[in-house]
Amino acid sequence: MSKKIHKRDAEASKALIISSAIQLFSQKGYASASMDELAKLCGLNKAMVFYYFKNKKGLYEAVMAQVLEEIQQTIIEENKKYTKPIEELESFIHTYAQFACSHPYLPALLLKELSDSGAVVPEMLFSSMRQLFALFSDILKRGESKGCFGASKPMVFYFMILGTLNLIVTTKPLRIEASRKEDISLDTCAKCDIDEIADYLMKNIKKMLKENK
Amino acid sequence: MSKKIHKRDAEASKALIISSAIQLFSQKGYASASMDELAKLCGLNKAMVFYYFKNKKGLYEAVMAQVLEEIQQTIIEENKKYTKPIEELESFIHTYAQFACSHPYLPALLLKELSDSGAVVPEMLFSSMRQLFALFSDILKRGESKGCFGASKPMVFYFMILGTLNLIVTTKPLRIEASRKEDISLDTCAKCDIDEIADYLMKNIKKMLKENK
DNA sequence: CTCCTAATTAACTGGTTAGTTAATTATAGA
DNA sequence: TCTATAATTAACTAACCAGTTAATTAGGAG
Repeated sequence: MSKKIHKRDAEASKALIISSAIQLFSQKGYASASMDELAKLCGLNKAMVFYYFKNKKGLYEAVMAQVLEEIQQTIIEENKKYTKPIEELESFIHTYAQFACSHPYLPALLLKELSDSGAVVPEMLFSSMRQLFALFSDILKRGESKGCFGASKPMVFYFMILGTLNLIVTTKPLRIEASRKEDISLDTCAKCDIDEIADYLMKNIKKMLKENK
Repeated sequence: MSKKIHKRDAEASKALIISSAIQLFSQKGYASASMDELAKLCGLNKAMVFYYFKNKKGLYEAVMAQVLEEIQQTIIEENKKYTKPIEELESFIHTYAQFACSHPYLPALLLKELSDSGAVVPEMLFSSMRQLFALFSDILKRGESKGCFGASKPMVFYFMILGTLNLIVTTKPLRIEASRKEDISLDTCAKCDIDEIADYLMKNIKKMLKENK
C-alpha cells in the first residue's frame, strides 16, 4: 500500500538525481559539471538538487559514497566465495576488472579524485580505499603466512592492479583510435577484452608472488 | 649584449606564465584553474595570458607540450646511456620515477588528462604517449628477441609501471596522513622513497619477464 | 632625440554558475 | 473533505569567468 505509483516520489527523485550525477561527474569532472545541465539531464527542477543534497559538494559526496560502496560490496561479496588466498586474489582482480569495465565511471571518478589527493571528498575516499586495501593486504599476508606467496609490499601491488586496470579502462577509446591510424607494429591491446587483461595481470602477479628460493 | 636586464622581456613573461600555469593546472585541473588567479599568481596582467597564448586552451596546450616534451627528452637521454634491454628497462623505470617525484605536476596532469581520454589536448597527448610507449615497447621486444625476456604484452606492462608510479606519487600526502592516524598493521609505504619503490617495481617486473621454461 | 613597435595595463562585457526564495501543488492522514 | 506538510517550480541574484578593447608605456633602431 505504501508503494503506489506516485507523481511525487522523494526516493525516486533522489535516485534519479544521483544516477544522472554519476554520469555527468564522470564525464565532465567535478568542476565542469553544471547543475543546470544536471537538472536538464534528469528532467527535474534544479532547485530539487539543492533541496535534497544541500549543495554541489553534497551531491558529489553522495555520488562518490554510492559508487565506492557499490564496488566495495561487490568485491566483499565475491571474496566470500573463496578461501584459498590465490583464489581470493584472482577474485579481487577479476571482480574489480569486471566492475570497472561495466561501470566505466568508476575509473574516471577514481583517477580524477586520486590525482588531486582526494581534493573534494578526502575523508570518504580515504576510508573507502582503506577498507578495500585492508581486504587486499589481508589476502597477501594470509597467503604469505600459509606459504603460498612470498613476501610483498601490498601497497605497491594494490596500486599496480588498480593503476593498470583503471588506465586500461579509461584509455580504451584512445587505444581504439590509435589502432586504426597507427602502424600495426605497435600493439595497443585495442581488441583485448577486460577478462583477457585481468587474466594476464593475474598470471604475472602470480609470478611476482612466487616464493624466492 | 642581447641579454640585458629587461623590465619588459617577452620570453621571461611567457616562461613565467607557463611555469605558474603548470602549478595551477596540476593543482586545480583545467576547468577549476582561473585565469584571474593565474595572473595574480605570476604577478602579471591577465591580458598578457591572452596576448601570448590566445586563450585558456592555448595556454594549457603549451603547458602540456612542455611537460610531455620534458619527460620524453629526459627518458630518451637516459636511455642512450645503456644498450642491454634489462638496463634500458631499469633506466626507464627509474628515470620516470625520479622525474615524477621531483615534478609531481606530471602525474597529476597525466592522470587528469588520461581519465578524460585526453579531453582537452587529445592529439598531443596521444602523440607523446605513443612515442614514450614506442620506446618502451621496443625495449621489451628487443629483450625478447635477444632472449633476455619472455613474451609480453607491452601495453599492459607500460600501464603497470606508469599506473603504479603515478598513483604512488599523487597519493603520497594521503598515505602519509594515513600512517599517522592508522593502526600500524596496515603498511601504506608512507616512508618509502621513490627509488625504493622503483627498485621494488623493477625487481618484480624482472620476475614477470623471466622466460617460462 | 624621435619614431615605431612590442609589451603592458585597467576597465569592461556577456555569459555562466552555484545557490536562494517565495509561491504553488500534490498527497497522506485525520 | 479538510489540513499540514512534503515535493516541486519559476524567477531571481550575486559572484565569477574567459575573453576584449583601447589606451599607455618602455625600449631599440635610425
